[in-house]
Amino acid sequence: MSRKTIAELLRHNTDRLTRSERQLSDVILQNYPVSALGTITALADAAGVSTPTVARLVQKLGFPGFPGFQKVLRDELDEKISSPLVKREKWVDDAPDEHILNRFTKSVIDNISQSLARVDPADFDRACALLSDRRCKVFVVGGRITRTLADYFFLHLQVMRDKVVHITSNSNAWPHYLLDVDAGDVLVIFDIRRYENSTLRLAEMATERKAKIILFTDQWTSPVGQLADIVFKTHIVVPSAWDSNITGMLLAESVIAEVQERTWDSTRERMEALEVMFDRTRFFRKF
Amino acid sequence: MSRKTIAELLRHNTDRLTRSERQLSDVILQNYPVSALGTITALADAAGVSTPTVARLVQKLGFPGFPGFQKVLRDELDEKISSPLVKREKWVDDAPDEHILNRFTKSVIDNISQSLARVDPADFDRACALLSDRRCKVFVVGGRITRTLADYFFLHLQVMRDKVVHITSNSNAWPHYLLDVDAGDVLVIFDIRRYENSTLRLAEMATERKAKIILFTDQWTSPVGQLADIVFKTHIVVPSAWDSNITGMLLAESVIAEVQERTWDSTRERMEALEVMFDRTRFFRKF
DNA sequence: TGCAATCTGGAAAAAATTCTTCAGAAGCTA
DNA sequence: TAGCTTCTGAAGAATTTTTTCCAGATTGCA
Repeated sequence: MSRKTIAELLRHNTDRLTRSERQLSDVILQNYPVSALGTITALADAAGVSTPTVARLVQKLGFPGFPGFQKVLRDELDEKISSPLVKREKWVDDAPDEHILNRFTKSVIDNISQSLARVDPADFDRACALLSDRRCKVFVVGGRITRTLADYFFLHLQVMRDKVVHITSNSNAWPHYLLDVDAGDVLVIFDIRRYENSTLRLAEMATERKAKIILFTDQWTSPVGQLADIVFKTHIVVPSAWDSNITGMLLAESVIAEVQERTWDSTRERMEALEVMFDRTRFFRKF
Repeated sequence: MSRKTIAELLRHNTDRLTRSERQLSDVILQNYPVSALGTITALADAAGVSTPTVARLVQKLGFPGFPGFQKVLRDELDEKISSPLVKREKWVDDAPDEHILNRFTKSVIDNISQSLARVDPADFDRACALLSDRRCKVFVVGGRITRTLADYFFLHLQVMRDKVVHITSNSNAWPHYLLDVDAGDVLVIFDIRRYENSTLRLAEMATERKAKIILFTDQWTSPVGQLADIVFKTHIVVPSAWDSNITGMLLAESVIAEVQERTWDSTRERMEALEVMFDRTRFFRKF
């Protein structure tokens, strides 16, 4: 039955409509569908007709009432407005829907889409600007699991600029690193639940030394969030006993891409120098 | 005054919101703005909160009431979709399409979609079965960058089972690890371009010792692929000078989830024991 | 552990929206 | 122009939605 949009429905039934109904229909189509999403009164006024006219038109189109009509309109809008990629049901074709690969990927895409909706582009740009500023030092640190993300982030940043330090996981050694933290330096922290006490202490001490903190955390926000200048919150829930770090990695990679963009001149030089050294050590295969 | 969109308003005031208000805010942002265009009751239900909570949030944001809030939302929508309905490919609403976050995310989703389409579920299941078999030892190894993925994979696998070894990056030490490799053991290799010579050597020697190899590589396939029993190929191209490891991580996390499923009884015991130990050391915050 | 402050949702009151009725207006035909 | 049919909107009834109030639950702190 009604695979038709309401706009189509209106256009196809023009001849069945009375004069004032047509007038109304025109107004609806004019800036479709927003004008029909308010109250029936507002729509009637906008079209210069009475509310019963609106009610009658809606019934003529086959809807039980104005609210029902609006519901369909909203669903239509939802369909149109959301990215088709997210709506995709199956990822691995040969496997059933319930296969872990499909279920897992679905949650991950969901996490990505939810997390990205909550990133403030201004924050993102600010973070990238901080990390591109070669006058300040950058320290990177993670927790028990997130240290791998910190490591990943560090490895890339290290290619792009100098004065990058990866604070290794052994928290006994942290005070030594802190000695080098000056005002204006940047501390990048990855802290996803279970939040670690030592990470919080480190953040506190860094704050006292007037360092800026960029935090990658989960949607429930690590206590470090209180101290951080920029906070990226990611959704991490997947069908597993563990949390997913994929969205965190996505944000980290995006930051890396943008920092690279901003510092391209010097980054290119450094990458070329690196290539030469790799060539000499025959570390990689020529492929 | 309010030149800000409601989405921005919600994001910027996250810290001023209570738990259930935040939950509500998430739902609104999730498929913004459609979910908030219905009745206050429908929105409250969708978010799993009460209608007073919705009313309070709306007031907190500075609107006189829910209808007023919706009016602004509709105006915003109107602004955005003037005349020909534009398709939203945007992830971060307030940023232009060309913002790196949107471009990057688009490629990543693309990579995921392409890679997953090429995964054979049978291979996946076979890999998980191998890793769940507690009779054989598991060795995990990565390259210069992919060592972080290897580390991530190892950290999780280590919780689930014994006899898991992370072969650290220093390839001088690899022969020592190889001594322990017996026939039927499993070697998990992460090798993404630039493929490393030493990794290939390691794979060769492991093959000679009749170990099985599970390889995570990119779409162009590491030379290790020749020797591997199971190969996962991932797409890795993003708008950046570097490759993306996100799809690799997605596959790794999926494997972890499935292995956990298969070994749940023993995994649970190990996790509980781990909890007790963490409690004793007060490593984590009680939250 | 107990106290104070804050948060939350049920329920009812208040406000609004939607729907129905019906009388009058408009159009059409002979 | 008369008579018929169809259309339209004012007004009020019915319903739904929004808001307010309050008591219990939760949280944070000393």
